[in-house]
Amino acid sequence: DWDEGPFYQSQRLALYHATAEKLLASGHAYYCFCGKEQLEARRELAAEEGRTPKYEGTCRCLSAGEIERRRGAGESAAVRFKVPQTGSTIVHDAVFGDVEFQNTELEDFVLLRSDGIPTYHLSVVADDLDMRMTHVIRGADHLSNTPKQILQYQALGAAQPVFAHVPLILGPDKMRLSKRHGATSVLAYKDMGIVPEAFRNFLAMLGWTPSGAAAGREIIANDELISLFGLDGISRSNAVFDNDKLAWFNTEYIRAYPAERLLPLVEEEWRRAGLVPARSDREWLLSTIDLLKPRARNLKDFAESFRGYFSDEFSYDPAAVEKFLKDASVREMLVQLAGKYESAPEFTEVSIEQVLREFAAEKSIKAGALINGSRVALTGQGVAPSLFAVMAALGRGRVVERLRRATQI
RNA sequence: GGCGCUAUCGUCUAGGGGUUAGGACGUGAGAUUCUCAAUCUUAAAACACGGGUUCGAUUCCCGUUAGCGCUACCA
Repeated sequence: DWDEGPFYQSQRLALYHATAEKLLASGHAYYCFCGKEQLEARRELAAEEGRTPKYEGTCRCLSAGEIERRRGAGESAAVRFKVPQTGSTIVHDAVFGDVEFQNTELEDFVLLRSDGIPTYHLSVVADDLDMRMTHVIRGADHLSNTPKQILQYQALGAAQPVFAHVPLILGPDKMRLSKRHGATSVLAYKDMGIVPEAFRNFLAMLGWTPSGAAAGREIIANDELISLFGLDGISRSNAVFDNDKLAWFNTEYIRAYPAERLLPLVEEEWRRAGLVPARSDREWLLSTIDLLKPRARNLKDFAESFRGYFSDEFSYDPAAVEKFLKDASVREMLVQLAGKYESAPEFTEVSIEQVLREFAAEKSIKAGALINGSRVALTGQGVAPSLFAVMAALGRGRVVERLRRATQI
């Protein structure tokens, strides 16, 4: 969770300019008048000649007089960091250990663009220093950029934060996770019917393993996750995002959640699907959710395949109809069964079963055929909890009405 | 191209100089019968390759290969 912000770079320009000014004053940065086209042309040429395309330091040694004259003439200039031409910079990373970069591999990178907007390299350092960050934890794609930031800390005479780079998450094709694979935003997973806590648990297990007493456990919810999580358990290799495993975590959380906790999440799905429950009493909603949740894989199930439990507007799964309601005589018997239920003295889970089994015996038909047929007629689905519990949840009125329609499905 | 990182079942991972290389997801088979997307049982499935070091490497070292990342007046 976060406790402040968001902050906008556009409102913190003074800070970046002041930081750049400091670097300029101490000789760790300089003005660069090279134009964009000029730089691109030089880069292209270098590539053609097989040289490393790197800024050549054209403006590195301009005289103070020339700088003043050109700036005075209104020539636009960027500010570049003056990277030492010898030695190396070591990143002490909490995950990757010490990683050494030769300074000659780095170019004099831009801190401030000619329009006065800072680049990322300057703004992270200025912000982290200003906000007194103790730890910088981010994707491993930034490991190679870290020496550029360390150089700035050193030039500014500031203490470095702890750096920790975490492995990247890859798509199924082992390429970096991108829009192409579906979703890169956590909100997208919420929209997909994933319980937030399940998603967090899944994500935490990607590239990190708990140690100690929790070693080997996979289902670890929020609070415990927070207390257990640490930099030491983080792995250094990238991980492939496995949708199947996420679905499994989601299933586990939905099943383990009490109905009270599930209800608001389910109601949100209903709102999105435009479903208004046929009954609004909380007790009934909770008990029906409890009935259904062992078979739920996703929050969307409550608005989709479980639709018939909550609304009278539901559709029949063609495959289920084909499998269990193909026989016209079974349909006819369901209509007759509706009559039995209508006139039965009571309508409890026990009596419901009794009526059905007696009716099956009377007709010399297997109870299973009626049970399976009823399930489809009542819920539209071939998969459901125990039929008699379903009937009790639906209530006598709906059961009778839906069974009567069996011949018209 | 240069630099950096990584390498255990299909996937997430545990392990670590001598192990039947463990678990989870997924997959296959069986059981159950009131459906299965439930439950139970069960099976298949991995140390990238080549050199060292060592009595002994999957584990330590080097190299190769592969993958990923960085290499912008993007973040």
